[in-house]
Amino acid sequence: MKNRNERLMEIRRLIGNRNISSQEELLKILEKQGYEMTQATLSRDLKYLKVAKMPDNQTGYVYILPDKEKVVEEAELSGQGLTGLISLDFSQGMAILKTLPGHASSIAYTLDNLDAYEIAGTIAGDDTILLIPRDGVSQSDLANLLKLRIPGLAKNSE
Amino acid sequence: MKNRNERLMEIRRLIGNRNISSQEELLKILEKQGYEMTQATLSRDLKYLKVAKMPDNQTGYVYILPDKEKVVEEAELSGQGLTGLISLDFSQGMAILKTLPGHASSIAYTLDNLDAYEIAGTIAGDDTILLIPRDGVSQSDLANLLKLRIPGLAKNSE
DNA sequence: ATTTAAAATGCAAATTTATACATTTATTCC
DNA sequence: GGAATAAATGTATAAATTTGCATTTTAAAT
Repeated sequence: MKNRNERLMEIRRLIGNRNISSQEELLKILEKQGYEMTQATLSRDLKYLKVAKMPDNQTGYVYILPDKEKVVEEAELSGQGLTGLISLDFSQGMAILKTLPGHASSIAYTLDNLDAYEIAGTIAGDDTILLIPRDGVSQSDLANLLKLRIPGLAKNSE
Repeated sequence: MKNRNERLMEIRRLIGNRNISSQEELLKILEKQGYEMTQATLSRDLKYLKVAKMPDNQTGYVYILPDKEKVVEEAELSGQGLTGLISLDFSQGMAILKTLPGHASSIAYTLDNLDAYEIAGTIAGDDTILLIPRDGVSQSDLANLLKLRIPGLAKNSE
């Protein structure tokens, strides 16, 4: 099923970015985006993604991603940790990030600590970072993730 | 009604110490301990405590406390020069190994010296190793090799 | 102590989520 | 390719969880 991975990524993205409090609610959003599926499949998807349902003061309940809290991540990012990042390129299914000399490893460290599903791993030299995406993650998935997290980044090719 | 707080604390303790996968299950434990209550009250207690229900490989689902931190699992690999190895992932036909900070190059050195046919080469950053297999070596070949040499290693992708 | 308001609980019903089973779709192996 | 195998999905239903409402208990105030 070639759509499944894309769907899983989209579910992850949605849960990461908005407050969703039931499977029906999420299902409606997905249907508006053109995904055709039933609640049963969504239940299995959420299980596969290890998405938890947690009580929430505003909405009663929210779905949350298994990794660290996004609030913390974003706070870390907007503050610092990405200074020196210059550009982003894609090649061979991977992302190549250019930085100021000496900045690669600290930025790679920050990227690792996003704990983003999309990122399988990174390796940093002095001014270059090789970012290896997880299998099934498309170039645009990765681009979206990075653009979301790194506003203002110059993108060289797409 | 005599001691709601005590009950709430006991619920927290139970969820923190054992794997509980449904309210009915938890209710039975509580009843055995002398608490008299219905599942509806338990549902409200869990909501009050912000206990989340998360998919789990063993039991299907587990309840988790809101502040429970993910413990980085330390593999006991000291006998093999592989201390600090955390996880193994596959992507783009290569293996990505995560290590504790600063441990990548020493582990990569150990891997090189396995002199395994399957391994064409390795590149180590600070806490990540990229392992490039020889042409014709499949992902499962590599997984078998590594599992053989590195018992107890957590595998992320599956 | 009596009244009054707030909090906690049970019951039953509604809602939400998970799953057994059958079927379709993809993958693997000759 | 085509058979065999595995994976993904839908349907229908079961299981689990939440909640509205009525009632009881606790706490607060006088």
